Amino acid sequence: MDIAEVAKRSGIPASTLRFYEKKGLIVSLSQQGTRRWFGPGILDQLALISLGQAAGLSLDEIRSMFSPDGTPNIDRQLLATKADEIDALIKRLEAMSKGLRHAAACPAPSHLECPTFKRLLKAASSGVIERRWNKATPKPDL
Amino acid sequence: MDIAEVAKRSGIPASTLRFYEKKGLIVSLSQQGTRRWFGPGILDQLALISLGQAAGLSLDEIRSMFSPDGTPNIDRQLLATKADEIDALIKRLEAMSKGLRHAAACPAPSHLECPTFKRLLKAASSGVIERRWNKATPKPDL
DNA sequence: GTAGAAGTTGAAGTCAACTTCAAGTCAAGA
DNA sequence: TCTTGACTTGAAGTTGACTTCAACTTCTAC
Repeated sequence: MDIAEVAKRSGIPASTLRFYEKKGLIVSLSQQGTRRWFGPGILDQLALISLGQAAGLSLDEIRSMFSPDGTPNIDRQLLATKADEIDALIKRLEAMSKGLRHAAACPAPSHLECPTFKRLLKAASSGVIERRWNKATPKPDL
Repeated sequence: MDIAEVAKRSGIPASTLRFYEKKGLIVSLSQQGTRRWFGPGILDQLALISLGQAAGLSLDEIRSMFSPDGTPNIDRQLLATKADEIDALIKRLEAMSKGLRHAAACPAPSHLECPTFKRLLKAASSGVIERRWNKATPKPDL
């Protein structure tokens, strides 16, 4: 597949594919100056990258977990640790979703008067809810 | 409260508070050049901002949830939509976590060739995988 | 064989959310 | 009063993930 085909099939812009290759996240068969050629496995790799991003991993973290040819990193401990982190994130997101749904449905005239919402606020201000998307873990396009 | 007190109580750096004020997210009682003075309500407002951020809202979106006078004016539809988005993210994260755990345990030489991993990958990417700052990405053919 | 669409490169630009800096101001304690 | 330290400002810098640009080169079609 050439870059246009990969872009079309994956929905990822050609510029991003070139960027990923320069970053070392993916590899292509090509000599300097000639056109890139990607094997069919590229689509799975890109899916994996997108998945990692959705999980809040940086591109550098993703690269550290998977070699550009798609082989996983030997560091199984790292993978398990990341899985734990994701599970913790899931728990917080579940609480967040619940709170949001309540706030959206709550009949209280102002959310500052709604007990459930106030509880959420309290949790947020007491640091129970972490500020997720800082520079280390950039905010995904929710 | 002066800015140092607010910073201390909220855990948000003074520089960020100034930044928020310039952005129009919070207000202080002060004339140009003099020291800022914040009312006690600022802590709830900051909690609300942190909450919104944790929910994946941008600062601009959060600002739109306040009336010009600072009274919260929460868009219930937006909250419900955000909750839906978070739920969708949770589903993908669950697949990601499972995938990572499997990758950490699976003896297959390449996980992209492991049927279990591929199945999880497919499940995870079956929804549209969103990437950051990307406007109008064409829908993948996959 | 030539036009033009699409590819190549490195460098620079963008965007959000901050942080840091330089230069100056103010306020409380010795 | 003088020093010290926290505050003020606008401007510039940072970070991660891209996107856009300029200046080519190379396929593909006619």
